[in-house]
Amino acid sequence: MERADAARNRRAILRATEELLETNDLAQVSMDRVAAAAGVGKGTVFHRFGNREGLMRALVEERVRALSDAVASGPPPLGPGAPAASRLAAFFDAVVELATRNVKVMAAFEQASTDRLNNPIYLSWHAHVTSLITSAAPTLDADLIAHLLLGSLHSDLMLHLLRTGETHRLTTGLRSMIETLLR
Amino acid sequence: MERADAARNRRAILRATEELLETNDLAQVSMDRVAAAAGVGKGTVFHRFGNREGLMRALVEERVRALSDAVASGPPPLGPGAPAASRLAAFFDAVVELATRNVKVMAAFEQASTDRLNNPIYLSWHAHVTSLITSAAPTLDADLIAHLLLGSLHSDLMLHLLRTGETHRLTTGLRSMIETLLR
DNA sequence: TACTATATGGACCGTCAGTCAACTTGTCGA
DNA sequence: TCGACAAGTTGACTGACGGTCCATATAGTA
Repeated sequence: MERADAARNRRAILRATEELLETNDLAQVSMDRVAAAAGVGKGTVFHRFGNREGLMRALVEERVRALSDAVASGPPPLGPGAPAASRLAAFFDAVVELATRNVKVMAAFEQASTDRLNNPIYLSWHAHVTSLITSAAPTLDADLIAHLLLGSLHSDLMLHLLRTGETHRLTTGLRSMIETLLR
Repeated sequence: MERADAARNRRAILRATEELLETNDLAQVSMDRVAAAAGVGKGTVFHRFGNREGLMRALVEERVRALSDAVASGPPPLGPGAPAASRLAAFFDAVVELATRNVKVMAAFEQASTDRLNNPIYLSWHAHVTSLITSAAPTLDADLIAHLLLGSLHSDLMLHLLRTGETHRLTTGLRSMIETLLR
């Protein structure tokens, strides 16, 4: 069990990081500043989250949990039950929306991450997408196509599209792309 | 004009960077080490290339020039003359091959780069791909699809595929993807 | 209350990209 | 040939970073 003060600090650090990321440039959000903003010592931040990547991952995991649950056990078409093609479309709708709402946090995690393709979140998304593609169109190289489709969530592109308020193009573009590929 | 000693040092620095990138982990290739390996002072490296990004960009530009020329004025299907769909396929074959041969350098540039989507190389590739898609299939969101296809060149994915020696899957996967999309 | 596993904080460390002012050298016109 | 000067060189220095460490403090427990 985590001690009460530890839990309190964990929350304070996560909230402080969130806020710094929303109001500052990514490069300005150092671990020192996070600690200062959370009102704790720097050592506490590292003790709690291991390193910068761990902190950012924790933040991402918070925001991603609802989607993971919905995919694993929620109602169709996101959850089990619907045809693979519909589930795939629904998943990308949801994941693009998630990435849109949390670009800053996703970008911070991406930048702090040592191997994007091997972190648990990406791995689970990739496995999900691969399996849906395989069901819907067994002749395709599902593993590769999953990588290419998930590449659209890259923070570079998301930020670029957000700057001009065009994220709906990503949603509709991906939808039609998926439809075309699975036909 | 660049003085003779300056030109000599420029070459020495570029060759040293290349070699360090091939034989070391990306994180180990600091500007200090580059300077030492090239046998010049650190100040010289910065004087010549401005900053880390400038150095890596110069390295990438060297390797990319041949492709740019071939696209602009070489023989079809890469150069002008062939149908857009063939040019697109040929371009991705070439660019994947280029990225495969130069993963390390591309990764270093990507990492040093502040805005991936706004550097001159990416911009020119994106413009080229967008225009070909527009010619071949005017109803598509060419700009967006160009981004998604070019996303496959991300060093993360390239390194992942290279590790298991499966870059041919990228070539064939992209080819069939392009074919499907343009149909 | 007394004990201890857990948590805390911030000085400290090594490293990095980037700067700068004193110094050296290639180039070129006279 | 040579002197002048623009151009190039250098490495000590700066400030900031992520991460460590341990003396100190405290929450939970019996």
